Formats: sequence, C-alpha cells, structure tokens
Amino acid sequence: MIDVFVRAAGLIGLPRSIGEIYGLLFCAKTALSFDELVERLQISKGSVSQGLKVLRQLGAVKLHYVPGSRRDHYLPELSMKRLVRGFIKDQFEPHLSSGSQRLQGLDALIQAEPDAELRTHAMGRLNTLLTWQQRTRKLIPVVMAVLGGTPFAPGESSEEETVV
Amino acid sequence: MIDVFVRAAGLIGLPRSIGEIYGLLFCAKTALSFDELVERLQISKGSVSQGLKVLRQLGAVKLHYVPGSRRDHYLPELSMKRLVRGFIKDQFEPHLSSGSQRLQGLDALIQAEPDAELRTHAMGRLNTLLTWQQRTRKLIPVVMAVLGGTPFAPGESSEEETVV
DNA sequence: CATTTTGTTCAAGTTTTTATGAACAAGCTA
DNA sequence: TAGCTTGTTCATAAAAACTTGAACAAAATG
Repeated sequence: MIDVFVRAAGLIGLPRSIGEIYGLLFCAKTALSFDELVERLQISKGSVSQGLKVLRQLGAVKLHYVPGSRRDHYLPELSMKRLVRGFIKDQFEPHLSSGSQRLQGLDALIQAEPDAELRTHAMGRLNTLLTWQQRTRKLIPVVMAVLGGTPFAPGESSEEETVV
Repeated sequence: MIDVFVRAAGLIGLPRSIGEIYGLLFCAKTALSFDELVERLQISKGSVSQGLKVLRQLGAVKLHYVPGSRRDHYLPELSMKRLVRGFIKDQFEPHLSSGSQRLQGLDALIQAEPDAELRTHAMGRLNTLLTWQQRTRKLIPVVMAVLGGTPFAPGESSEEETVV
C-alpha cells in the first residue's frame, strides 16, 4: 500500500521517502513516533526529519501528543480536501503569484519594443498567458468545491461523506 | 518569456529543454524548423528531437507543412483546454488507471488477512483511497468544463473566448 | 546508385536531486 | 550540572534525471 503513496508522491514531484512516510502513517492503526518511522521504513533519521518537516508544512501530517512519551507522534491527514488545499497553498500558489510578477515585467519589456508589428504579436501572446492565468485562478475554488463534497452538477452525485 | 515556460514545465515535471522548446515556439511569429530550435536555443539535436517527441505526444505542438522546405516545422498549441486535455490524457489518466488496478490487488490481500481487527482497519483505509480516486475522476470533467469557457457558476464570469 | 539532407536513437557524461550519518542543539532527569 | 533522550542540520555520498554527440536510418536529390 505504501507503494501507492510513493507513486502519488512522484506524481506531484515529492521524493520517494516522503511518500513512504505518509504511506506508513496512512496504513498504521495508531500514531507512530519518529523512530518507529526510521525503523520500519529502514531510512535514515535525516530523511525522516526532513520528510516530516515537509509533510507538516503541507498539513499532511499532524503532531499527536501521546501521554507518558517524550517522543513526537504523528497522524496522517485523512481529508482529501485538506491535503489538496495544503498542496495548492504551499506548492502551487507561490508559482502563480511569481508568475504574475514576471508577466508584468514582460509587459514593460514589450512596451519598449520599437518594431510595431513585433510588439503587436508579443502583446497578443502575453494576453494569452494572462488569460491562462486567470482561468487557473478560477479553477482553484471550483476544485475545492468539488472536493468539499458539494456536488457541482446538481442531481448527479449520490456520494456519501464519510471522511470530511 | 521562455523562462516562464521553463518554470511551468518544472511545475508539471517536464525537463527544462521541453519548456524552452515550447516557449520559443510560443513566442515565435512563424512556425520554426527543427534546426532553428537547435540554433536559437543552443541545445543539442538529441534534446530537441526528444523534446519535440514529448510535445507532439502531449498535443502541445503541431507539425506545420511549409511549401518548398523538406524540414519539419512546428507551431505551438495555443488552446489551454487542449493543452490541459493532452497533459491529463498522457500523464495523468495512466496513473489513475494503474492506481485502480493496484487498489484491487490490495483488496484481495486484505481479504486474506486473518486478524479481524486489522482487516477492518485496512478496509477502512482502502475505502478512503477508493473515495479519493472517485473524486479525482469526477474532477477532470469539471476542470475541462471550466477551461472550455463554459462558466460553471452562472452569472459570475464575463470572460471573452478569444483563443479556443 | 552514391550523396546529401533531415531527424532519431542510445550509450556515456553531466547536472540535479535525494539520502545518509555524524556532529550538533535542546531539553529532560537525576 | 553531567548524562540521557530526542530530533535537526548539513557536508558528503549515492541515485536519478537530463543532455550530449556520434552513429544510424530514411528519404529526397542529382
């Protein structure tokens, strides 16, 4: 089963070790401690430490206090909506906004182009890019709405919300 | 401007050279030939050949016949909808269906688990995964609809469809 | 048919990414 | 405070991904 997550991690550009960590937590019946991860996955402390750091940042794992133990214990986030939100906020949005800035810089460059024909063509292409960006921005709330269990096409879904 | 595409390529897990090739085609005012790409990007023939192969497979570039020239000329696909559709069909769907198969295999494994308590827990987690998969499948048509220029939330969009 | 042009393939080299583990910090415990 | 336990950092090693270029195929040209 862990293999499923290793592949999923690869798909979204995360290293194998992170897929393994989340996968093991997902499978486990109880919260696991740092060194249980090290031992059961047979990977180094360094990898686990850095992997958990990323997963915490993404909101994909949560610290879970275990009475009587000094060790950190972790539980996986099981809500797809929250997982996707974390991923978008952390890995996607930054690209979108830096993209906006770059496009503004391009606009300035294009205005400085003397050749009118070239300038017109460049402006057309820049507009295409701007349109793409707008659409991508519009997409995010739609995606979240679908994952939130609110069927978007009314009268088409009969899904039950088990894990919110 | 090419830099924008190099970054976008990185975001979806494609090598730099592919971003450069598509970027240059996107900027160009006319179709470019194989060796124009090699010369203007200063990358090897091998990279251009393989890059174009991937881009053709994705439907991100089209061969364009130029009278009087034996060389292949290429034009970029400018429709975001088609670009996204190509990406999903080529890079995403395969993962989804192989994922389905793996999940079925897991189901078989879980049924063979003797410990009833463990089995119950595993079935629950497997169900979560199946739910995630269903939702992902539902997402694709919704995404395509938004990109198709059909506003999904009526009375909210005033976008013009210039490039279909 | 020999030659040239055009593009592909693939083994080897380069670069980038990921994993390792030893050294280090932080905070308990006694 | 000395001595544990727990987890982080970071230089280096290992692995993976990407690029190159020379050899090769395919097809047009003369």
